[in-house]
Amino acid sequence: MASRSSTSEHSAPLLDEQICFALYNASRAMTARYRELLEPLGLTYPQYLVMLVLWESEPVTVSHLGARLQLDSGTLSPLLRRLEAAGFVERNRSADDERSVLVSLTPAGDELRAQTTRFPELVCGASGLSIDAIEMLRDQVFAFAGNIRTSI
Amino acid sequence: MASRSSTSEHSAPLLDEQICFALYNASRAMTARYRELLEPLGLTYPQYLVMLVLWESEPVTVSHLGARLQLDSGTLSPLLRRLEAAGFVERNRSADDERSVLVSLTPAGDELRAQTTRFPELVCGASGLSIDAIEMLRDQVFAFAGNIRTSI
DNA sequence: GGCAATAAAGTTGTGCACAACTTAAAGGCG
DNA sequence: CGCCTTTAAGTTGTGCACAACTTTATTGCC
Repeated sequence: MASRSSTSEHSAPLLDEQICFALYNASRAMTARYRELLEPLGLTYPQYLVMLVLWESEPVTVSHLGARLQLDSGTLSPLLRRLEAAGFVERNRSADDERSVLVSLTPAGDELRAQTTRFPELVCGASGLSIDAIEMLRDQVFAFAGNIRTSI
Repeated sequence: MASRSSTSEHSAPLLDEQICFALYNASRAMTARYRELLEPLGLTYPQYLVMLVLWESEPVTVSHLGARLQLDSGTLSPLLRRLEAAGFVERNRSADDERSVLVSLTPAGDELRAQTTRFPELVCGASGLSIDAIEMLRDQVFAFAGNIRTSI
């Protein structure tokens, strides 16, 4: 990896110096690995993230999913329609609040859970890093994202 | 951030334990910050990445851009068409090899460079991390991506 | 109750990513 | 030379992300 001294001494930022490019690249590389594992199950990576939330607890509203995954209804509505068409989730208007839609697992959606339990370790195993190193990296990346989200 | 012990003791992986979700989230949070800066210039983040490569040296082929950014022609061809329509780049078939397309900067594209030099420090400044911490994180993320890319 | 303000989800349109495919130009080899 | 393989770029189709907008329901607040 290129490792020059500092961005500020150049007239234009260099690609290899940018943490942002590193994150963009790493995220896509990871997703590509997950795609190999998820495609046989009929899931995309964002769909898998929705399933992870549902496997923790259900039913949940679309806005709860949005808060957990940092996604808006413009992304989630069509994604959930596809998950429903695939038979993995159900959507029902809440009786308490007719504005809300409650997303719940179908039996097929629940059964997918067991097939995915080893996926994180399969992907992380390919990274060549120890569990501890990965956990430290994860916490740093979460912290970075959290700080950067709050404003510029 | 949630920091539980280990993935393997749960029946399903937990969202907050996943480095992959951290990277996915951090990448989108970063892109959102860049969007605020780039939108006034008429650039998207992937278009900005292409410009970064061109500001390092030009002309370059589409495949060279693809190798630097890990993007294929299916992504780059329409992106370059939009950059050309915006007046920032030119595309010309190579005389040496009629299969290749050489992408070069227009004067307008070259002038954008000066307007972007402070962007990385603006975004990184929002992260609350020191330059050294960011550089370490960047190198770890690049290493992670590099390892994960090679196969599962 | 009446009504403005807010909130939840959905729709529309644009621009990536990426798979699968097409077109056309080089290269290699008998 | 003819022909087969490889390579470069482009096209098509699907599924995110996200902005901007719409629709409908709920919540103040008088």
